[in-house]
Amino acid sequence: MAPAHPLPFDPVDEARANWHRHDWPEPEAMAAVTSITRAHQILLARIDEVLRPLELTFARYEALALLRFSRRGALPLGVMGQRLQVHPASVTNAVDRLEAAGLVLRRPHPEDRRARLAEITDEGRRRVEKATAALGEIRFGAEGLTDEAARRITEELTGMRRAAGDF
Amino acid sequence: MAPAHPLPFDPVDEARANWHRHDWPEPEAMAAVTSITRAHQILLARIDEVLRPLELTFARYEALALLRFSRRGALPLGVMGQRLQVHPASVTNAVDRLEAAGLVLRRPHPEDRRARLAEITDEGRRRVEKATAALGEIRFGAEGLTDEAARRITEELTGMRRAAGDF
DNA sequence: CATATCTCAGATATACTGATATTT
DNA sequence: CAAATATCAGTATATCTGAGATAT
Repeated sequence: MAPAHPLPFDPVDEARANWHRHDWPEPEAMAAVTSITRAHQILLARIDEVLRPLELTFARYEALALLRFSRRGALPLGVMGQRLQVHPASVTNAVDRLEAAGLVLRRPHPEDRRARLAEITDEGRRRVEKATAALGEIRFGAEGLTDEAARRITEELTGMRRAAGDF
Repeated sequence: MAPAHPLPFDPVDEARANWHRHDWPEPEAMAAVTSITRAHQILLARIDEVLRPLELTFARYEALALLRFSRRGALPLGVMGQRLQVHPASVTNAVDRLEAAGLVLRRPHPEDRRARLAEITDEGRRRVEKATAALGEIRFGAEGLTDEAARRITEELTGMRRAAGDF
């Protein structure tokens, strides 16, 4: 995306001021949601830029990292969906693409023949390590956050996610 | 999306623990980015659910609210893209749909004949007020956040966005 | 028979690239 | 002629819905 000229003011703060002026409801929640939306957009753009040469998206990187950390290097697709909080059809799609790239394999589940396992390959392990190193160099896109600020954000959002039934 | 069963643990915290165990880089930044990603997903799902009966998405709601607050109820499309931080082609698309729904009109720019204005209609004003009331009732999806927590998050993310050149 | 797991087809939303017409 | 503005076609990604196949 063309960065264009940066604005001479913060659009989130501008929106919050407008919200107050018109007595619209919940200005703090609105500002937080808008901030999260924009931050997410910025982070994802930077992350995807780093991952593109590795032929990964953030969603696929997350899936690969999840498998990398699993005890057997393999998980049923349904479990992956739970952990990554994505729709079953999205898991199928992500695993399709990872499989096409040779980074995972589909295998039958040893106990439940309804289920299938996605298993990370050696190439998948190499790729996820490479991607992790690259993402570490840009602090996952959050170069403007200190560790302390990052921890505060994680804590607050963890409370929100818990209240939302995320876990 | 089928909510499935919530996990008995926090997947973000689990990921951070794995990160530490394997000495992977930037665990705090990683956890913050993952938290933001999941929070964004949760918020957007709730917001879109409320907006769906009004035939709006969050992106179009933001565009409509922006026009609603502008002095003349009209802005050049390029300015909208700057404020909303979206691609020019996305602005064209959003305005196309808002126009088809009768919520905005395209008008020639009085001074610059290259540009076009998007102007909010009376129906657009009614719709955005209705949507704002509905979103206020769910605190923009952030029912798990206090105003104080929301303000902290906004502040931290504002710092991040400033460092990223968002404004 | 009801439920669980995965897959697939079809639809939608968003975004980016690259090209084009018009105007400045 | 270069830059800015908006549009359009084509492509990609991710998502969801609804249906179906297979197995528990």
